[in-house]
Amino acid sequence: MESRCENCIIRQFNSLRAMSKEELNKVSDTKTTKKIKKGQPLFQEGDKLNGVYCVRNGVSKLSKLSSNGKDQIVKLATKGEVIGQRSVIAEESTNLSAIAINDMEVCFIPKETIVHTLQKNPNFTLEVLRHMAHDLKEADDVIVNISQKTVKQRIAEAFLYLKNNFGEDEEGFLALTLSREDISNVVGTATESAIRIISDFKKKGLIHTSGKRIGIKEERKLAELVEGF
Amino acid sequence: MESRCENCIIRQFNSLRAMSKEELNKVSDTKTTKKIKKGQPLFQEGDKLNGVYCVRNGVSKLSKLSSNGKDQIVKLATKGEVIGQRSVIAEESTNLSAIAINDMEVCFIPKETIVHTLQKNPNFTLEVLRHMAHDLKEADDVIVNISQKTVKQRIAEAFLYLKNNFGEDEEGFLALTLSREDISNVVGTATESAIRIISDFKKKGLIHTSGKRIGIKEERKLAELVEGF
DNA sequence: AATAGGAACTGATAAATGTCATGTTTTTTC
DNA sequence: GAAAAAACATGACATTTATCAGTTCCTATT
Repeated sequence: MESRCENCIIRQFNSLRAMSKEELNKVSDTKTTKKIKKGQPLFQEGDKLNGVYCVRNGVSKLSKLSSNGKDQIVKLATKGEVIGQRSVIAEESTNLSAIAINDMEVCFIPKETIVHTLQKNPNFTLEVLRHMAHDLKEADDVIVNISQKTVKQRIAEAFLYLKNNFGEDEEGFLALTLSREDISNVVGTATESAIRIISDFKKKGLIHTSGKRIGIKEERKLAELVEGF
Repeated sequence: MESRCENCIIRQFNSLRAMSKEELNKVSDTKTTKKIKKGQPLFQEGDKLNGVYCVRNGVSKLSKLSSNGKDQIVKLATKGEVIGQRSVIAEESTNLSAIAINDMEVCFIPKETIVHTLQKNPNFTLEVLRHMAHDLKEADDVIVNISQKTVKQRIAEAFLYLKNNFGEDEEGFLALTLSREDISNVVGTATESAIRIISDFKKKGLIHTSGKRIGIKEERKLAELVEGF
């Protein structure tokens, strides 16, 4: 059988920790665990979500496709984060697609369980609200960055973000390896532009690469670049 | 004396409608009404907010200053909207400045009143949560727009947005008149670029202008332009 | 180990956008 | 209502970024 939510360490990182024992029990009883292979979608833009996904392992990109065929990645969700809350709460179909960047393990929690708790447990609701407030702030920051920083600055910033949020492996490469295309979709630029700038960073000794993997060599200088030096 | 919240029509448009009679009474007793002159700030980026502002009249721009000295407008808040919720809920200093675009009348509601209700009244919390979910979706859309549409498309879209959200005056001009600089700060471009495109739209008969006022002549064509024709 | 297919990369060029300089209207203020 | 100050407008040019067209390099099969 599946492990029980009560014992799941993941929930310590998300709003589920504000649930009562009984509520958590109900989640446990109604949840299903899924494995998603790299490249597979959890859901697609426009889908009606019947619940939320709690990430146990792996990373998902939340992105939106535009008419010109390019994807904009709006957020990377990792272990401990809950995906799909926004749509479930607003009772709208989702505005984003969620696709696994590497193999994932997620718990699917049906809408009813969440909605019921939202109506009964103000602590839980407040906790979810706090998370959403945080996401909104981050979204505002992304807007300002995209509109006021150059592609070079945004890529430098993305690397620092990846280091701070996902860490490095034993060999000193960023633990989360994104394809060049995904990198360009995070910063909102053409793939070729991203590649050119990555080459440039390498030439200047700011980073080193091995295949698609990227390692940060001069964190200080990258940070200065982001600030506009 | 001031009018009482119970009788305020404005609250029908925002989360305050989910408050109980007693809660609303308390808001009424603790609120203060302020008039803000055009161009004056409600608060500045980095301020610690002691409460939220409920807009009774006028429009405020929520913007963030970047190191290069340019402002990015993230949201326009008008009658019925509550400003500053995010910071109060997350208990952080605000990441945005709020500046009056025209003369405003706002009610200031102290933090304690809001926080207390958030902890006691799940309906209110849920209502606020729904609003925030909506804002988050809009922010995601802005991110995608800014990164994937041309400046021309974004300006066309901004005009349609202004018409849909603020309407037109008797003479057929957009009811909310923004300076060219504010327009450029909404779409995230240089003021000169915005001006050039506005001239271009005028030349093509899509809009007409009188001083800084702008009127939409060919809504259909503007909408097509946004979609990329 | 050969190979097929997708990423990653590079160059040349075009298009979009920003910057600076300067002149012209509006709007505000006295 | 004239003077001063903003805001608006336009030209010339620089810079950034996108696009297209290839080539090379990985990497995952068989």
